[in-house]
Amino acid sequence: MGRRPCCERKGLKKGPWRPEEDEILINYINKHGHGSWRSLPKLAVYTLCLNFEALWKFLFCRASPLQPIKGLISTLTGLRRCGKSCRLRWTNYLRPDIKRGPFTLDEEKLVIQLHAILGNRWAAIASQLPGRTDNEIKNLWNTHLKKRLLCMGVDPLTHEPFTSGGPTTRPRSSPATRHMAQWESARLEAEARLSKESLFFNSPPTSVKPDPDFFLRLWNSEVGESFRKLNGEAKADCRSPISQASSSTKCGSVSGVTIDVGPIAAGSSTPKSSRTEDPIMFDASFSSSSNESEDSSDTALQLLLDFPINNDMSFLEDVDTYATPPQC
DNA sequence: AACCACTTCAACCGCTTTTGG
DNA sequence: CCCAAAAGCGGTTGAAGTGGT
Repeated sequence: MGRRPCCERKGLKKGPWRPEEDEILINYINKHGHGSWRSLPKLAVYTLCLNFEALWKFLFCRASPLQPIKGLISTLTGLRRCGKSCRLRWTNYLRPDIKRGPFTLDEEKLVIQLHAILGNRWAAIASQLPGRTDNEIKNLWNTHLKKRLLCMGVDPLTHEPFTSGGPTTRPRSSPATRHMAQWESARLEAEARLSKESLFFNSPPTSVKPDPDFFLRLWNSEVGESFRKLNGEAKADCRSPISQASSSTKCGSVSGVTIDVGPIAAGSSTPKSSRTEDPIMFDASFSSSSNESEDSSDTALQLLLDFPINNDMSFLEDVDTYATPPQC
């Protein structure tokens, strides 16, 4: 059973968007939102016609000359794009909340750190960088960060230094450290999902208050459930993220100890994660107060991001040094 | 000025996941 | 529960821009 292609209609336009097309799309979405991307192009053209007719009627108090040829106009003008193309254009370029311009140093660091945790899950990474799109981050990674890491002798896949023979093989990790990585992966995904939901309900992002029960709710949610199933082996060490966070002697809080974290188990909290099996390595100097880490997801994320990842990221400070990488 | 190689990034493609009848 | 359609996602492509010779 083959899938029907997205653009089944012949003659749909491809390639770069023209400003007029952008305008039509923006006007339509601002007015109506996007209910169905597939039907949007037709509706956008129709709305354009209706607007013109309404304006004509308002100005001249009679039916617009467009009326008899509305169908023809619709096929000749406006948004002859497939819904998929519209969605992509909107989410990657036209959305008003998109932050344009070069990435800051902090953003680049964050991308590298999140990539170490999440792998090539660009959408999940993008959810932690307000105003940045997954496409943008993916491009940043492929064009800049990956090369910079390579030039530093760091494997962009494993985030570990190359050995003399090339990329290092993944070290085996303890159940406890795997558990941490899996949990963080699941948590970040859930956080991304929650932030999406909060956006959907129009709550301003800044108004999202840290929720003290965040971990508890998450642990009791389907994410936590699937996570527990997959991690029976680690049960003895870590009972829940709460207990993990509240008891500094259990599994995570190792002060000054290098923890190497193996691959995120295939199929952790979501089936999709089986696609990405990037290893993680934390050089964890993880001595902060564990009570703080359960206070809020933001704090927890900060804690996670405060881990100095194995590779020294100081190279990012001196961008010029690596703008023209030696021998790369 | 012309050519070539390289880089960047918007857009497309195809696969997976989610949703709804 | 099943299936088809829609949405979402990551990988890849190719046009445009830039720099070097």
